[in-house]
Amino acid sequence: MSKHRVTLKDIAAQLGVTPTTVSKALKDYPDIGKETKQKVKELAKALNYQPDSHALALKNKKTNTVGVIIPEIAHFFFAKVIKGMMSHLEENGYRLLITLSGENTEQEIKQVNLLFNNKVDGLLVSLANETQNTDHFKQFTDYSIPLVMFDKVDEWFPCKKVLIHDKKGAFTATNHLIERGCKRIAHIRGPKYPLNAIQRHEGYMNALATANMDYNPDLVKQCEAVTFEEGYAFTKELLTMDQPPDGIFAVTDQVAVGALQAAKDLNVEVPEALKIVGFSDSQVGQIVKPALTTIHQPGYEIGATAAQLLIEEIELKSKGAEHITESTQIILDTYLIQREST
Amino acid sequence: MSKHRVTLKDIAAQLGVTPTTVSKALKDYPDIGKETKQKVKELAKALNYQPDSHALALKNKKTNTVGVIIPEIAHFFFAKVIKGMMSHLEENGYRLLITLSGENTEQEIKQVNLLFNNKVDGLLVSLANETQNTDHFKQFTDYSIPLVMFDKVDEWFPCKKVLIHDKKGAFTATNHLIERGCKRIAHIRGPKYPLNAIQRHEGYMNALATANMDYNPDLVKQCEAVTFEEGYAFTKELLTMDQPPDGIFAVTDQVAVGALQAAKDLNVEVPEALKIVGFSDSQVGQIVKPALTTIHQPGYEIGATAAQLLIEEIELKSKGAEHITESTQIILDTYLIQREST
DNA sequence: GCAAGACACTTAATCGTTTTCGTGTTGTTG
DNA sequence: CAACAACACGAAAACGATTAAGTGTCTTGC
Repeated sequence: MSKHRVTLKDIAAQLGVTPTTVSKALKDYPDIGKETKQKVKELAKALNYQPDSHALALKNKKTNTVGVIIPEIAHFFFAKVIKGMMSHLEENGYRLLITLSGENTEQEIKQVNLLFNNKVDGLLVSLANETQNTDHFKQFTDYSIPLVMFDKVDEWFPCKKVLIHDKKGAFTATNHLIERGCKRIAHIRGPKYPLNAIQRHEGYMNALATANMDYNPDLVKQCEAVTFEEGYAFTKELLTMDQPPDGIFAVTDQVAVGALQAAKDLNVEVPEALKIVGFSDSQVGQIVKPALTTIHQPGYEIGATAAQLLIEEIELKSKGAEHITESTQIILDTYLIQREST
Repeated sequence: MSKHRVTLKDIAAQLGVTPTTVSKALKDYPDIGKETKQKVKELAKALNYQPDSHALALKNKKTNTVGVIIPEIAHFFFAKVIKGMMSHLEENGYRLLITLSGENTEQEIKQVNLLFNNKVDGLLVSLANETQNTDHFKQFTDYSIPLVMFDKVDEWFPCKKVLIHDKKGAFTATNHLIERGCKRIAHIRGPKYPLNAIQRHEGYMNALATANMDYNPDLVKQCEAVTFEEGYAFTKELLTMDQPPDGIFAVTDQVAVGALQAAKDLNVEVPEALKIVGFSDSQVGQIVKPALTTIHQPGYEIGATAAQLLIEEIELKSKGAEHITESTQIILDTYLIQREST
């Protein structure tokens, strides 16, 4: 019973012309008569004709789809990134195919292949924490399909990148603790490999060094999964040391909120006895009591910028410019949001 | 410089046969010789041949893509739903094209058309709060493309639906407040139209009625945007009434957390002087102090179930079964999670 | 020794669209 | 009135894959 989609053929048949004519009429070719164009356009509108996107993809080798791989979607930050991308892509007539790596390299590889096979016009990626080797992305550069990395990137991969200045943000956060009078500052860091965990750790160290404070490895804890629970557990550990810290810089707000909770449970007053700074400016930080001081990480802008760079590359490439990938890094600003936890 | 994708033609040329033979060999047609099959398969593997998904879509009228429209992605609940869908879809070889309505009907219409035009094999929808008229989804039933609604559905639309029992959940929540000794229970409800806001309100009323308590319209506030801020503002209003409520059932956790904050700012002790129940079991509820009592809404399962129903319909349809849409409703269970706020 | 089958492949049409290269009809010009 | 534009449209190939319907060649049976 179901109708079938209206094609050029259908319009052509009803008008007694050929599909060629219809196609040309709709695209305002100069060799189609005024009247015919009129009639074709009217009928096309009336039948709500829409060209078949897969036929177009096949013919034009252009899908108007870009893929994105993110580690996780149930994170406020990535949700914001996606929104930023979508708004920018939609404006330019692109669809977004979202896939998840689940912080898992194997899954990441699967998704890269899927998107490659799906002939996306470009790819946006934030690497899984686990990922060390980025060879699976080489197929994109091999086939000169534009690729932009954001947030968690591989420094050495030849493509454009959109980042925040993690080191600087971490420096600001740690320095804020120092300015607020902290003398023993702990850092609950992210996993070993992702660049941003490394750089936040470095920012932490730099701030200490700049203030002539000693770096004490015992005050640095390393998360695996970067969760509330880890923040909670590490903070309990830290606070039951002989000389507990009076400040904690946590790698994310999730972890910081875990720290906050641990402090509460141990009756350590925040911010009096312990000051805590998070990173990311996720929603929880505003809601939690005391409200969390944090570093604002502009998710929406990161997404929008990455999408913009990607589209530029795509359009440049389709204009036939011999595609030379410059490995530009765009670094977006972060800033401190001071709340009650410091 | 960029390579081009390997096609059947390429393989055929290298082996001195026709594309037809290659295609058949790869699909183990009986009329291709054993040796040829061997050679074809080996070369295909070596060249990492992948069939062009758009060519397939064109030929088979099957895209292996399903679309989803959700109001918002930066909500924990919807993020969970998406994850549930993805896991189920991926297992069955489908891709998921995610679009956002932003709780805006106009945008919703745009996305429906986009997905229709993109020839998705099926559609998953949660309606925008604003949406009253669902005619824009008729094109899917007209062309017998499977459609499943979830969470925010149109009762009357002829399709399968995956829901929670909002009325029952709200009843449980309100009843819990009654059992905990509340005598004046307020409700901060959702907007006017979405079914779940209506039903939660009804559940609230039913619980009151069952307990022989009066329904007092002054104790019911209606959100527009369903935000923390609204929860905060309405609760301030409620608590400064001559006879303030001693219990609040909020339509979502976001709103409930706003209520919690308002109570704190007015020095109203929770749960002693005011008990609060939310709805959804979002992350914030666990983190906030006092931790929020709430109704668990199984996002992941909703997504997974909706995806499963959709796939069943798609496969049934492609098996040629004359597609008769039964408007089944699948209702998933909710349950109360009691925490410190009651 | 010759028809009938089995075997192993190829031809051609198809999906919906685009685009190059015709082709037939007008109208203008010398 | 022959020659030639200008005009308005059609035929055909192409994108990559699938599949029904051929087409040769070699066995086999009687």
